[in-house]
Amino acid sequence: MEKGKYYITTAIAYASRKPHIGNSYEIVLTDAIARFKRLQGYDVFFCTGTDEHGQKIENYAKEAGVSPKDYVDRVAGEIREICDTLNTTYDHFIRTTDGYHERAVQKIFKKLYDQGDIYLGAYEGNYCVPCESFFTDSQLVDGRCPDCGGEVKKAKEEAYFLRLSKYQKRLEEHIESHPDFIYPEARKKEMLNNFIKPGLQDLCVSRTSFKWGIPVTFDEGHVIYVWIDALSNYITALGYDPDGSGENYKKYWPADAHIIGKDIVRFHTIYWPIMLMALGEPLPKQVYGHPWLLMGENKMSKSKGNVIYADELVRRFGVDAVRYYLLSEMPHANDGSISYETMIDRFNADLANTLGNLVNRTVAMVNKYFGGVLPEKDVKGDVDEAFIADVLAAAPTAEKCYDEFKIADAVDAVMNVAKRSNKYIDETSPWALAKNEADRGRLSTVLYNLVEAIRILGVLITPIMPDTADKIFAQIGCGERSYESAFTFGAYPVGTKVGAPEPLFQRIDAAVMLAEIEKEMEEKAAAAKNAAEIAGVAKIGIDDFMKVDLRVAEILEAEPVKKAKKLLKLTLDDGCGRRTVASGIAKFYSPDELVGKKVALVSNLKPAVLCGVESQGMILAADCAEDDVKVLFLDQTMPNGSKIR
RNA sequence: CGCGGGAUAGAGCAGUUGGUAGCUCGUCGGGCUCAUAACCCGGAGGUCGUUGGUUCAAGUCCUUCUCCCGCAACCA
Repeated sequence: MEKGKYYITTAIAYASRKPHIGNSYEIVLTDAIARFKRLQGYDVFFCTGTDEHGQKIENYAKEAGVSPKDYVDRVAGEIREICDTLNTTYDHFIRTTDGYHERAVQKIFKKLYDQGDIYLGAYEGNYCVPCESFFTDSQLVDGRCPDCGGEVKKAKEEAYFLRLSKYQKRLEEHIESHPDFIYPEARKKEMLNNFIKPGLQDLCVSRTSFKWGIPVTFDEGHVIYVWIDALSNYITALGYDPDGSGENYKKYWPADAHIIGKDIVRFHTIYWPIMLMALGEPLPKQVYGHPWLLMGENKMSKSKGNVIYADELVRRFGVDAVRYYLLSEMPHANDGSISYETMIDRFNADLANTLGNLVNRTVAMVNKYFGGVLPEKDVKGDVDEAFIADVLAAAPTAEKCYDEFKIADAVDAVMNVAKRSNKYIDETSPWALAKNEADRGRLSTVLYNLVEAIRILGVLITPIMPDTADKIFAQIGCGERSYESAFTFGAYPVGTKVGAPEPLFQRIDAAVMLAEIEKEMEEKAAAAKNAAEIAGVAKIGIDDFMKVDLRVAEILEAEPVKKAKKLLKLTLDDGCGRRTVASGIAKFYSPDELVGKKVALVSNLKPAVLCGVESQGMILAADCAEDDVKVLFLDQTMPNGSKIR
């Protein structure tokens, strides 16, 4: 049944590193929605891809000793492989280095320039030479550089700007008159209160500091910065062209949903709509900023050896189990967590026990009692009506959940069919009916109801676990998989021959698998340590090192800095007086445990103002892990002011 | 007082417009034997973060405080 078009996108992934499972969640989420919409009968266009320009990639490529293009070719390939491994059904995979994209972006840039929405400006006036940075008037502290406190002088560097200010009012009105535009609600308030209402600054959309980007056609030396380059992918992928767009664009734009991480909501709900307004194109209907997937309590980090990649999970659990886990475990608005323990628990409880075992026992009974063919479906019992009503509730519930991006709840609604079916088996005790020849008709009806419930479940589980759905249909021997057939009971034809019972998911022995994983993680952590980053750091001469003046200093006082989460204000005795240093260690040390300790001070660092505190140096500390910092404490007998070298 | 979200059974979470506090996992007990030691039923376990208030009635509305988390700022 044709229902119209549906254009859905993920954010394009930054092609700097192979993405871990947290990054891969988005593509699975989007795929499930896309598949569901297709099932419903929408003409779906599902787009994903990679963002491949920028300084960071330029640097990584340099480190790796390859050209940026070779570098992104490799990473983009890995990313695409992961999408395929996760069995996602994107219609188009766009790379921002694709020729058609680059040409369209250049035209977009030119058009906006020609009509005055992009203008050549400069970081006016306040340039701090030692910091090599520009500052606006409002950023200056007492007319001085906010970083080093030094003098700034009038200077300017050319750059192109997008006139956000011009569209601010319209954007604000749009957001307020379209309550579903930003989803979930909390993000919308963040955008409105933090960015839009205080006033938008024009956005710098070009760079001269690196080369790896799309050149500005009419001004050599400038490359187009990420915003216009990356965000435009949503329309260039459809063949947008300011001089006349392709068929796909006319058909599919505006997007029905942009699925993105909550960290980039700002770009998609402020910069992107304004770009579209300036181009005179309609705005996307919805932007959903999904939460993050965390590894247990901790963030994933290579040094901990706890990074989980999608392909690894798929190898261990199978693609459908991974999809199921990602989609069912992730709450709608809060961050979810992933751990092997819960993964195994859910696999056994939901997939092997509830779902797999239901299909297995039902198909086994049909074979055992009727040689695989059910002859009858109309000998009703008094528990049937309630059962059928519960089964038929699944489709409308799931539909509603999908519309609200509550995919975990949709999965739940579908799995409830399996739970309810297991209960129905108990209510009807087919094995007891089988003992009595007079109950043949009733037994057949009971099994028919079960097979039909499983069929409906199969239809609805397809967007979540496509391979499993195929297996289910193969086992019940039925090809009726239309969406509509999930809303009425009885599409399964009497007389169908079922297949052989085949377990869908083999139970996992948690102890065995966890031991295996533990071992592998240890090996990986060790490997990561050996391959340490030291190799990548450039050699310096002794002269360079001697430029750094390191001194023994004693912490006299320590206090938190208000308005700053991470900063402690330290007062040090450096041997010739007191000085103040702000240090970002508030999360790791309380003031009490620091006072009286001797630390290593970089004494000749340029002063800087941090959160209102002037910091006159820094103390040495080690980044032990992503979220673990330890200060270097020195021998208490060292005199203050001693030079360290 | 920068903006916003949250605090509900051992764990993870639901609780729409105020009207008996639920779900999943775990745990204890029972049932069943078709099935993948699976499935079904029941019990235990919550002063719904804290203070005060509105109301016949508050997890739900208002208020005090505490603690967590996003965003912003900032990690010298």
